Amino acid sequence: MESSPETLRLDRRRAAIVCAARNLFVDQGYERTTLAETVARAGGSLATVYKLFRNKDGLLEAVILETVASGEALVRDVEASGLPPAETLRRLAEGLYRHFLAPDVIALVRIVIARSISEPQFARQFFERTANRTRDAVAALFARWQASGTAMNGSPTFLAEMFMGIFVSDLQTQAISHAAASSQLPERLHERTDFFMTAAGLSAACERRLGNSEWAPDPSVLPGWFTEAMAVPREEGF
Amino acid sequence: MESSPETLRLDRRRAAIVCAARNLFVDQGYERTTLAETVARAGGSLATVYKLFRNKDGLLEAVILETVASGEALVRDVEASGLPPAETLRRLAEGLYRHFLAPDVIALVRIVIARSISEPQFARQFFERTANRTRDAVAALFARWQASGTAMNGSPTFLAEMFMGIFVSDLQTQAISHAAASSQLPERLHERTDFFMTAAGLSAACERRLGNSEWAPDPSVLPGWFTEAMAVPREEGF
DNA sequence: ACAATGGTGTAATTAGCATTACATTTTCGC
DNA sequence: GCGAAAATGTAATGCTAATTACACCATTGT
Repeated sequence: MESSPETLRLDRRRAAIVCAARNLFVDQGYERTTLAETVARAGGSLATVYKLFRNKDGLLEAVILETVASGEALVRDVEASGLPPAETLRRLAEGLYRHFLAPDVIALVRIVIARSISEPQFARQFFERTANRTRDAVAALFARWQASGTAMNGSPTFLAEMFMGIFVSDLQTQAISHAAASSQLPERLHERTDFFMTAAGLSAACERRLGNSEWAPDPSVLPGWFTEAMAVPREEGF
Repeated sequence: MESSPETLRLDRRRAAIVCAARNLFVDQGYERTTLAETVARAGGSLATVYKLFRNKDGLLEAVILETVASGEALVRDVEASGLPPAETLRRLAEGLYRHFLAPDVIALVRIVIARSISEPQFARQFFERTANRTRDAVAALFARWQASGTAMNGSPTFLAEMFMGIFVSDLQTQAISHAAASSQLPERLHERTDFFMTAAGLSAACERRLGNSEWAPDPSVLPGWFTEAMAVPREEGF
C-alpha cells in the first residue's frame, strides 16, 4: 500500500481538477473549455492533468461518471417510507425531476449528446448508468407492487418507461431550448403524474376501492416476469 | 430581376452544397466536417461557400432550416381524413414517429443540441419551429375535438404535451444511445398511444359510448381557451 | 538534513482548419 | 466571338488549443 498522505494529496488534486472542470464544462461546454483554463482554476498543472487523465477526453469521462448517477437510491428511499403507491409516485416524480433536471445535469447531458456523435459507445454507457438503471429500478418497484396485489394496466417495464417519459420530455425541452427552469414545476409535475396514474390504473380513486389507509405489500406468489424485473438495486451514489 | 438561368445556376450550386453538407453533418457531425470536404463532394469551391453562406455557421443554419420542418402538415393531413379521434391519434402517432425519429433528423437534433451550448438562441428557434409548432398543431386539433363535443381529461395544450411525450422520450433515447432503430416500433407505438388515450379519456372504449361510426366535428360554440390554442397551422413544408 | 519521488510552471511543438487572397477559367448577354 | 461578371482552384494566412518536453520546486521517509 502507498502511504496514506501521498494518496490523499493526489486524490485532493484529482478532486479539485474534476470539480473545476465540471464547473467550466457546465458553463461553457466541453469544446470551449481549455485545459489551461481548467488548470488555472484548480491549481496544479497541465502535466498533472495528463498524468491523471491521460488526455482531455479522459478528464471529461471522469467528470461525467463522477457527477451524474442514477436515481436508484431515490427509488429505494421513497419506497422505504412505505406510503401508498399514489403518494409514492408523486414523491418519486418530484425527486427524479429535481435530480434529472438540475441545471448541471442538463448541461452535462448536452455535452454527452454532443460527444455521442464521435463516441457513441461512451454515450451508451452513460445512458445505461443513468436513465436505464433508473427505469429498471422503477420497473422493479412496480413489479413488487403488482406482486403484492396492486392492480395496474401494463407490464412493469412498460409502465416504468411511460413514467420516465414524464421527465425525459422536459429534459429534452430544457436541453434544447435552454428555457429557464420553470417555476410552475409543482403543478405541472402533479398534473402529469396524475395523468400517468390514471392511465396506469394507479390513481387515488382506484386505490380507495382497496382501502388506502394501511397499504402494506405482501411479497408472496410472484408472476412470471417478476424474476427479471426484480433485479435488486445496487449500491451506488445518488 | 436577375436573368433566370443565372439564378437557377446559383440555386443549383446552393442546393448541391446544402445537400452535401447535410449528408456529411449527419454522418460525421458538424465539427468533424470540414468545408474542404463539403466542397469536394458538392463541386463548386470554397469561395462560393463563403459567398453564399458567409461562413460555416451560416451553412449549418441553412442545412438545419431547410431540412427539418414541423409536423403541422401531417396533423392537417391526418385530420382531413376525417377518422374518429382514436384512429386519428394512432395514425398521427405513426406519422410523427416516422418524421421525428428518422435517422437524419436525430443526427441533426444531436448537432443542434451540441450547438445550443454556444448558441442558445439558434437552438431555441429550431425548437420553436419544430417541436413547439407541432405541439400547438396537436393542441389545436384537440381543441377542435373538444369544441365539437368529444370529452377528454385536461386542456388541449396539456394533452398535446403529453402526446408529444410519446415521441420525445424515444428521440432522447436514440439521440443519446444511438440505439439501432427498433424494429418493434409498431407494437410499442400502439401500446403507448393507447396508454395516452386511456389517460386522456379518448380510448376506443370511451368512444363507443358516443357511437363511433360516423364521427363528425361540430365547430359551434367554443370554450375560452380555444382562441389561443386554435392558431391556424401555417403553410410550411413537411 | 537529504536524496528521491513526484508535482509544478513554462515554453516549445504540432496540427487542424476556418478564413482570405488571388490568379485563372467559365459563363452568358450582346 | 468578346468582354464583363461571376465561379473556381489553389495556395497562403492565422489562430487556437491539445499535447509534449523539460527544467525547477515540495513533500516525505530515513
